[in-house]
Amino acid sequence: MSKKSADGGDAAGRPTMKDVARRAGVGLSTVSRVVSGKAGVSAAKHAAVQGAIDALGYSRNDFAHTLRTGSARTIGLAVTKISDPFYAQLIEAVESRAQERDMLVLVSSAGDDAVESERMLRRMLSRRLDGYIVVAHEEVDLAFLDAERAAGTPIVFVDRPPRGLRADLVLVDNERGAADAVAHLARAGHRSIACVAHISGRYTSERRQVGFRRGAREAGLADRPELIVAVEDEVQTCVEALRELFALPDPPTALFTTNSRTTKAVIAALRLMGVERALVGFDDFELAGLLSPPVTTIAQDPRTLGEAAANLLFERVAGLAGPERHIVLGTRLIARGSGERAPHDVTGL
Amino acid sequence: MSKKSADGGDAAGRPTMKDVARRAGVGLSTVSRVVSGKAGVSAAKHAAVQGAIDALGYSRNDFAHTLRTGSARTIGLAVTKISDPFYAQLIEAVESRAQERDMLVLVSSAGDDAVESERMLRRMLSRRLDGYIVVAHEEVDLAFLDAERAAGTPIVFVDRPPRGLRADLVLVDNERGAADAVAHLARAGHRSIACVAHISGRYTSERRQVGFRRGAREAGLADRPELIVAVEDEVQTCVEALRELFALPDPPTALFTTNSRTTKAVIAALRLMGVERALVGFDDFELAGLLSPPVTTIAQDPRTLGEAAANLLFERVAGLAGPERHIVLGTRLIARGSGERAPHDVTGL
DNA sequence: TTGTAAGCGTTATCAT
DNA sequence: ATGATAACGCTTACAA
Repeated sequence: MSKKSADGGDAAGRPTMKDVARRAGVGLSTVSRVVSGKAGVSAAKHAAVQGAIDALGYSRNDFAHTLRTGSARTIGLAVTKISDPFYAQLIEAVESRAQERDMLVLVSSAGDDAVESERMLRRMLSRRLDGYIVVAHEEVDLAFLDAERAAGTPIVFVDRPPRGLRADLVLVDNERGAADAVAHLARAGHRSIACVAHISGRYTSERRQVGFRRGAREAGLADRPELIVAVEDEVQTCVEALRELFALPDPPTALFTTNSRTTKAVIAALRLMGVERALVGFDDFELAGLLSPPVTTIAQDPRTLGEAAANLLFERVAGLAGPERHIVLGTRLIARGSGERAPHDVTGL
Repeated sequence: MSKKSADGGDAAGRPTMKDVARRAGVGLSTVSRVVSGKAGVSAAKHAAVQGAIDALGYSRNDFAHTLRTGSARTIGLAVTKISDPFYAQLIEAVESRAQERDMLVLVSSAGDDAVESERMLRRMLSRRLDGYIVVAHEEVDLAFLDAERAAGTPIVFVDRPPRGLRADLVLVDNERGAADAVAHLARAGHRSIACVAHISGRYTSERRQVGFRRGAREAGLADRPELIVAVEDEVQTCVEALRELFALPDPPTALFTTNSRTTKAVIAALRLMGVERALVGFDDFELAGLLSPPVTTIAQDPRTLGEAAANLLFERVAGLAGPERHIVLGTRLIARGSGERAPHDVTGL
C-alpha cells in the first residue's frame, strides 16, 4: 500500500526485476538475462526465474530498458490529416510493417498550420524514437531536423520533398500520372481539357499541373493556361471555378482534378450544377466505381507508399548508410468510364 | 566522434543536462529546473542555462524523464482497422485531444485475428503508457488487463464492451439507431423490410439486429426472422443474400444494413444485379450523398465517440476515481432520399 | 537560490 | 554460469 514497502514493486506497485530476483533467489543480472532471452543461464535458474515472473506477473519496464539500450522500438509517423483515407491507409501500412518488427508507431496529425506542424514534429523528436516517417508541411523549414539526423536518427519523407533538407524520400511520379490522365482523355476524343488543381499541398499540385501540361503537349493540344484553375476542396469554390471554365470560348469537355478531395468536391459541384462532364481524378478513392458515372482515376497506392517508406526506414534503422535515396513509384490509371465518354456524349448545361 | 569523449553527450552524441550544466557553469538541478519550467532560478542563471541549451541544441531525453517521473505523456489507442474511415476519424479525434494536453498517441491495428490482437495489446501495455483507449476484439478475454488496471492505469473501451471485464465504456445507442432506421422506412410506406447484418463485430451487429426487430414491432410490422440475413462485407456474398431475400414470398421493398462496409457492399451488389431498393444504412460515410440514389444513414459520429473516450480517459489519468462509466451517445438519421422512396416507386427486377 | 547526491529500473562490465 | 556494481539521463530531497 505504501510507496516503499518491503514487498517491493515500483511506484505504481508493479514488480521490478529486483522483486523477481529476490523471489527466485538469484541475482539481478540473471533475471535480466532471462528476460532479454540471452544465453548463459542454467536450466534450473531459468525455470526459477520464469516461475517468479509468472507468479509476480512481472513485465519489463520499457522506459528503463530504452534508457539503458537507446532503442525505443518505436517509430514516429507524422501526417497532415489522419482521417484522410489516403493517409489512413498509409498509416495502416506503416503500422503493419512495424508490427512485423515488434515495433510500435506514434502517429500525429500536423494539420494545416505550419507553426503547429513544427511544434508537433519537435514534440515527436524529443521522444528519441528509432526513426521517423513524415509527410511534411511545405511551409515549414525543416533544417532543424538536421540535428536529429546528425545524431543518427533516420527520417524518411513521403509524398513531397522536405524543405531545407536533403533526405530520403518516397513519392509517386506525379507528372507522369497527370500526363497519363490527359492522354486517356485525349484518346477518347477530348480536345479541350481543364485542370482543376487543389490549392493545399503546393508541391503535388504543381507537379501534377506540370504533368497536365506535358500530357496536353504530348497529345498535340494547344497550351491554354486559362484551362488551369486552382480551388480549395470545397464545393462552392468549385462551382464558381467550373462556371468560369464553362463560360470560356471553346469550353472544356473534360476535367482533370489533381487530388481526391478535389475530385469529390468537383463531382458534388457538377451535381449541384446539373452538369455532366468527362472526368479523371488523381488519387483513387472508395466508391469511385459506384458513382454515376463511375470515376476514372490515377491511382497511387498509399499502402505501397507506406510500405516503401517503412522498408527504407527500417533499413536505415538497421544501419544502412549511404546517400539519401529517392524512391519514385508509378501510378496506375483505373479506367471506369468517366473518361471514355466522348465529347459529343456530354449532356447538360 | 568516440563514444566517451571529453566533450560529453550521450551515446548518440546528443548533449545531456550535464553538458548544459557544465557549459552554463551551473549545477545539474538548476538546469533541470529551467528545463522543467520550475520557479526558483535567478534571472542570470536562467539566461546562462538557456544560452547553453540553445548553443548545444539540447533537448530533454524523455525516457529518462519518464523513468524518473512515471508519466509517459503518451496514451495508447488500439483499433481493429486503422484504414477504416470510421476508426481513422476516431483516431484523429483522440489524437487532437491528446495534442491539446501535450501528449502523444501510440496507435495500433489489432486486426481481425484474436491471437494477434491480444499480442498487440500486451505489447502496448508493456510500454506503461498513461492510459489506453481500446476497441477490443470480441473474442479476446481481456481479464489480463486487470493487472494493468490494478496498477492504476485507466483503460477506456469504445464501440463495444470488453469481454471478461467491467470497465469504462463509450458507445452509441445501437438499438435506438437501428429502430430509427426502420421507423423511417415504415413512415415511407414500406411494410416488408429486410436487415442485412454484418458478420464481423458481433456485438454491434447483434444490438442493431435487436433494434431492427424492435423498430419493426414499433411500426406494427410482423416479426419475420427470414428477413434478417448475415453477410460478410464482400459483394458476392451480398448478391447471394439479396437474391434469396428477393425470392421470398412478400419480398422486401426496403433494406437496412448494419454498418457502412456492409452498406457499400450491398449497394455494389444491387448495382451488379441491376436492382434499386430503398436503403438505410447504419454509419454515415463519405459520398453517401453523391450516390444515386443518395443513401440515407444512421450517423454515429466517430469524432464525438473519440472525444468522449479521450475526455473520460484524461479525467481518469488526472485521478478521477469512482465506478466505471458507460457513456451512450445518440445517433442521428440523415435522410437523403433513399429511404423515402415509396414501395411502388421501386424499379427493376 | 543553488548544488550535491541518491535514486528510477534496466543493462553491461567485470570479477568470481 | 553467476552476481556485485557501475552506469544510462533525469528528478528531487536535502543541505548549504
